[in-house]
Amino acid sequence: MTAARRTQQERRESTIALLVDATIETIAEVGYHRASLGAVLARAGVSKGGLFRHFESRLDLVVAAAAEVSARHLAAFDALEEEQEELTVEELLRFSRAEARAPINTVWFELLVAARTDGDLRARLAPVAAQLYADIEERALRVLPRRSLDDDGVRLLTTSLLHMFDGEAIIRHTLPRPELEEARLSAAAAMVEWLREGRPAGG
Amino acid sequence: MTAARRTQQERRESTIALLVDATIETIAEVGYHRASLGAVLARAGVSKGGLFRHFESRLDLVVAAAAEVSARHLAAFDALEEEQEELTVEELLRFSRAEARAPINTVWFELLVAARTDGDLRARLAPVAAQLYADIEERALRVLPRRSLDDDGVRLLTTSLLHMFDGEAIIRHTLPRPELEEARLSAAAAMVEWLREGRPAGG
DNA sequence: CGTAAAAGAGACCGATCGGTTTCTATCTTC
DNA sequence: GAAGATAGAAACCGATCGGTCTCTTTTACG
Repeated sequence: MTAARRTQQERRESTIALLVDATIETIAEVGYHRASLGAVLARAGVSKGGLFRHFESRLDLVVAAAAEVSARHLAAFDALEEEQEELTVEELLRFSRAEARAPINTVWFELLVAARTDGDLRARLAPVAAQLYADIEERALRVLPRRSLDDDGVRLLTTSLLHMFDGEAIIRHTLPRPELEEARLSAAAAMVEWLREGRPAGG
Repeated sequence: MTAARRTQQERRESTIALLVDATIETIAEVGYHRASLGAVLARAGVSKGGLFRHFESRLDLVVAAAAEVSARHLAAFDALEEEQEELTVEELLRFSRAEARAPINTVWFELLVAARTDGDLRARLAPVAAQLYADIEERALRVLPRRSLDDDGVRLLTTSLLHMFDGEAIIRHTLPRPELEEARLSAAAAMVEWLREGRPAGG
C-alpha cells in the first residue's frame, strides 16, 4: 500500500488545506477557546510536527482559517449570482441571513469576539475583516439597482443589515424567536425596496 | 488590626459580590476563555476555598455574572428614565447603542458566543436571556409613544435595532467605521420616528 | 542509485487549567 | 466562655494546554 507519489508542493498544500479545514470545523463545533491544537490535529489526521512545519503558532493557523472563511463567504455569493441572473431584494436578504447563520460564520464570530481581548489576533484579523467588508460592499453596489440611494447609502444599508443579521444569529442559538425572525426579514425586505425606489417625501 | 465583626450573612454576601464583580471585570478584560478561576480569584482577593464554598463550579459563577450584567442593563435604563421625563427617539437609540458598546455588555457577548458550543452554559443562560429581553421589550412598549405601530411592531423594531447595535459593537473592536456608525444612528432614529408616526402610504 | 533538503511523526516540556481536600479562622448559639 | 457550624485559605491533583526537539519518511536532484 504505497501512497501515490506527490511533489513536495502537493504534499505541503494538501496538509495545509487539511489543517485549515480542520481548524474551521473544530472552531465551528467546539468554539474558539476549546479548539485546541490537539483537537484540530486529531480531526485533520496530522501531527504536531506537521503543523508547526507550516504554521509558526496557533495564531497563524487561526488567521489562515479566518481568511478561508472570508473567501468562502464571497464564493457563495458569487455562485448565487452566477446561477441566478436577477436577484430580488428578498432573495438577497435571505442569502445574507443564511450566511450569517451558517456554521462557518460562527467561526467568524468566535474570532471577532476573541479579537476584542487579544491584541495579536485583532491586529492580524483587522486586514482580513476590512477586505471582506470591502468585497461585500462592492458586490452590494453592483447588485442593487436603485433610484434614490447613493453609494454611501448602499454601504450604510448593507452593513446595517449585516450587523442586524449577525446580532440575530448570535442570540438565536440561546434565545430563538422564529416568528420575530421571519417578520424581521419581511420588514427588512420591504424597507430596502422602499429605500431603493425613492421614498415619496421626507425621511 | 482586627476586622470589623460581621454576621455570616454579611461575610457571605460580600464575598459573593466580590467574586461576581471580579468575574464580570475579568471576562470584560481578558475574555471568557481566559477568565480562569485563578485570574478571577486574584482580582477578587478571594481563595479557591472561598469560591467553591459559594459556587459549585465555574459555570455557576459565570451564570451569576450574566444575571448581574442583565440586572445592570435594566438598572441603567431605569436610571435614565428617572432622571429625564421625556426621552426622544434619538436619546433612546444613543442609550441603546451605548449599552451595546459598554464593557459589561462584552461579557454578555462572550457568554452568548460561548453558549453556542457549550450546552450546559446555553441551558443556564437561556432563561436569563429570555427574562432580559422580556424586560427590555416591556420598557420599549412603555416608553415609545406611537400612532401606527402595534405591540408586535414595537417588539420587532426594538429587537432588530438591538441586534444591529450588537452586531456593530462586535465588529467595531476590530474594524471601526466611525462615519458609518454615526450615519447609522441618525438613519435609525429617522426610521423609528417615521414608523411610529404612521407612514403616509404602503410599505 | 546516493545525498541533501523538505515534510511529518510523536515524545517531551513547563505552565496552567478546574476542581478536591485538608486545615484554620470566624461567627453563632447556648 | 465552650461547642458546633459556617467561611475561607492554600496545598494538591490529574488533565491538558501551546510549543520544542529529535528522529524518520518522502521527495528532489545529480
